[in-house]
Amino acid sequence: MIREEIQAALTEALRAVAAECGIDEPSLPAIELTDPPNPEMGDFSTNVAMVGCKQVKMAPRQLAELLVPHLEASDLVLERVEIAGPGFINMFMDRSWLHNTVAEVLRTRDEYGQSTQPTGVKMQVEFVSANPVGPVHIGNARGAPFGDCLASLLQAAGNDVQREYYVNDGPFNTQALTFGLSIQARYLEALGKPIEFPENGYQGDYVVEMARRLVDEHGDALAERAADPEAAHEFFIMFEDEILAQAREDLKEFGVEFDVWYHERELYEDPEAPDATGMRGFIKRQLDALMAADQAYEHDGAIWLRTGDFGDEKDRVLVRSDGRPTYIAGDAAYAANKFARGFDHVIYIFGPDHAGYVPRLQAVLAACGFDLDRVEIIVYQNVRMVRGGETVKLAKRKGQIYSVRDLIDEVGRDAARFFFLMRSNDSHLDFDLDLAVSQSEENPVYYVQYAHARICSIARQAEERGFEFGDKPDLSLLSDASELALMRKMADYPHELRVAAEGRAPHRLTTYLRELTQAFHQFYTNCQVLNSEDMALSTARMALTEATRQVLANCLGILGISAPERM
RNA sequence: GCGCCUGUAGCUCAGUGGAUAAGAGCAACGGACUUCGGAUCCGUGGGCCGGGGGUUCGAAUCCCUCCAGGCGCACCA
Repeated sequence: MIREEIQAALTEALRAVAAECGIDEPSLPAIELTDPPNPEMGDFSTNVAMVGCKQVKMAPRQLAELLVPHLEASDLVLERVEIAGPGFINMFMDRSWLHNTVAEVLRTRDEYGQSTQPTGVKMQVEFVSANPVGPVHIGNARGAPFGDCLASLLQAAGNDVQREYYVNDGPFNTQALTFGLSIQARYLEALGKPIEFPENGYQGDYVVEMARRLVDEHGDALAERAADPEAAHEFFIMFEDEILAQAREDLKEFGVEFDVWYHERELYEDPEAPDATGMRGFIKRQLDALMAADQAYEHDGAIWLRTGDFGDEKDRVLVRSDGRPTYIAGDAAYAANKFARGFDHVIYIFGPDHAGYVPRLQAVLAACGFDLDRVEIIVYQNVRMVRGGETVKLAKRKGQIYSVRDLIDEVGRDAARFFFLMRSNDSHLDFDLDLAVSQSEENPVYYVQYAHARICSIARQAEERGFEFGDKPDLSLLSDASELALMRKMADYPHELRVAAEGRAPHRLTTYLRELTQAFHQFYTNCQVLNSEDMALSTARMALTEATRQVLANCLGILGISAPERM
């Protein structure tokens, strides 16, 4: 990659100058390569002379003067080097580097942009993890494409990445129990018995419908169990598989597939020695370990974790005074489980409702003795669905559900993903449903897809008209300003991918895609691809066009958005 | 009250240490094709980058402070 080559050459140049001046190598500044604000200022630029000038006690421009000859002597395909402004070193590359990029895209195809060297790092991205008590709700929807796309980015960067969904179905999980109680109440209600619907119960119609099915299948045989609050978890379990199956299907349609659905329940189970107390498995092991290490202690009949020693505002309860573990115990055990499975790095993706839980989770993990450098928690901010200029109000408990399924039905998967991924995760997002639905020029996702379809159309056209392109396009014929700009954008792709991965910033890719697309449309307007009068040029332009299609498809692929051949 | 996030063009947002031009999309206005898809392209107007102070050769970007909005602060998850 060109950037690596330039950085290597700069490092070499700095080293040489340092040697001339008798400066220690370790104190050399990091090389930063930037894009000049204007193509007239060159292809690449660096500020090393300004950053490094203090150490050599020179003026920035003076240091730059010393560096330039070394650069010129390097293997880089430089046309010329200039020193500009306060001390920038601007490099003008020979055009061949752009032509080489086109050839590289056509050689590496699907692989173009991805890291060629595996890092060997085993990573896990855990996301969505919505409570399995109903359809996947829009509140969790932003995390789905974000986590999925981030995972793809990390894979492209050479990591071994696993996507995981944590199913909160533990026997003491409040949401699951509340859902069970809701089913119980609706079941009794369907039997014509007087009921008191649980406070905070799930009021959705689907709960009523599920309870009705219980009546169809079992009549009143479950009435006794349904009247027993202790049996709430049983009633939850009856529908868990069904709910998860639907979640799996909806998310799949949203382009998100998980490698592992990890059940909280499993933390409480031990296949070797099932235990009625429900305290075996990782939960028990983790609690025992914490007590043994004196990180947990008993107080007021409960067991507390010393999170206060690790930056939390107070210690937190692990096991309630009635013996039921809290979710914190589950999270501690789950983390232990993750590391036991051999991940080097685990990433949690949280919705805005869990933002306040971040310091606490960090304290829990620290108290458990886990290395926080191996844990990353990313929070995404709220989404506001807007329709007709009005905020769409949603309340899951009240049954006003706007699910991922509804969203896909309304705006389609591609638009939905693009809109969610368009904004930085820590920016609040206004999702304009009207705009997402509109199949017009206003909709950014079509702008990009249109370019892809257009390219496919050119290829079809070429075939119909019987164009026969040579095997070896003479790419040096590509010299129009719009061609150069387009090639430059393609050349940036690997770097964009890397920056997006490192910054955990999938949204950068949507910006990049628009720029690449714009460069293509400009080229298309300025340059005719198919011209039977000039086959050599047509061949070169067809290669450029195909390379563009490839990069568009690769980038759309990372975003999980389709690249249509026709629209 | 405490914590997290945000404040950039009329609207929605990029840019998070660099260049005496702060960008995009949409909206507004004006243009472009007898040729490969007009879901396209070109142009114009529009900004004390929330206010103030500081660090730096250099700040929308880092620090402090104030203001405004969103979200969170359980022996719930």
